[in-house]
Amino acid sequence: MTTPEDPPRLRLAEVLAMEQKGNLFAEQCPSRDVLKHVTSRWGVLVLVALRSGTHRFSELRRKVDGVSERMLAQTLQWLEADGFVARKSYPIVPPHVEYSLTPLGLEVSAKVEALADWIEYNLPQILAAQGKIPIDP
Amino acid sequence: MTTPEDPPRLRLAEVLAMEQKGNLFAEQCPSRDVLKHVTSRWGVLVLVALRSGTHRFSELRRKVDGVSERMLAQTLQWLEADGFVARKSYPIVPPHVEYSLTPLGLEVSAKVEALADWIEYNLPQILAAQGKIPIDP
DNA sequence: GTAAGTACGTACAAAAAGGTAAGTATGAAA
DNA sequence: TTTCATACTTACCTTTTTGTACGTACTTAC
Repeated sequence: MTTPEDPPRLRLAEVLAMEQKGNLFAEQCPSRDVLKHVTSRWGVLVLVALRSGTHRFSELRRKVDGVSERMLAQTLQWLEADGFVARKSYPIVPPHVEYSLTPLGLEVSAKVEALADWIEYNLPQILAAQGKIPIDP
Repeated sequence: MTTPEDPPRLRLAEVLAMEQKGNLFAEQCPSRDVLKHVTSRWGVLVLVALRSGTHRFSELRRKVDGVSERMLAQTLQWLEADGFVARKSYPIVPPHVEYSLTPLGLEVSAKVEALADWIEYNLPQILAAQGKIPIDP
């Protein structure tokens, strides 16, 4: 008689296919990469900025105070690859490229904006909790 | 006659005091730091993990697959300093420390969890958009 | 007797992220 | 004619983040 077999090991892709969702608590899950892009230093700001409509590269650069061109380009490429941002370029000189949110991007950015807004509106309380600002004397 | 004076420059703290909220698009705004902590690689996961209740250090470490002790400690300290996490330690040996969400932390973590959940549930679509997984044959 | 568990702090090293500056093609404005 | 603007890319360097490994003080399990 044979020794009892271990149940066959599932590969990540198979598990995902079964449960049809990611698991951020698992180190190998690809959702971690998506999260990284979306919550990256500039990812958050770009997503929120694009909620107010299509923007050109330089418009974004001016709106998101402090991004370098290098990082803005990088961030936009991540978000495009994840299917959150659509890029449309017109083959003219000087170059003209427009960025906008895809339907998927519209959804994530809503979540991201909710978080961003919460932080902005609760900053006073947070600073108070940090003991950095004595609230309203 | 004197030259016309520029309006007096406002410092950040003064602006904040007036509008009573942060502005993430401004490079100097302290809200950027809070965002950094909350959306940091492990910050997101710790906040979500704590939503299911009080956890000990080692419980969190096991739950959040892949964190090193160093980073978990660091992350918890950030979140504690921002007023999102409460730390309670019992002076016994071996050490026993419990972490939980403050009321403020309960609020941010809700936003963070909404984002995390969205990503988990939409992973299949995202991977499909990335062209990495051919959805349902 | 020895190993393991607990909640970190710390020093050192590797990896990742980010910034800076320069280059590109071309047309238009000064 | 020099400069500016556009949307990037690339090379190089600095800063930040993250990981690794070890130490601690004491108890419990083996």
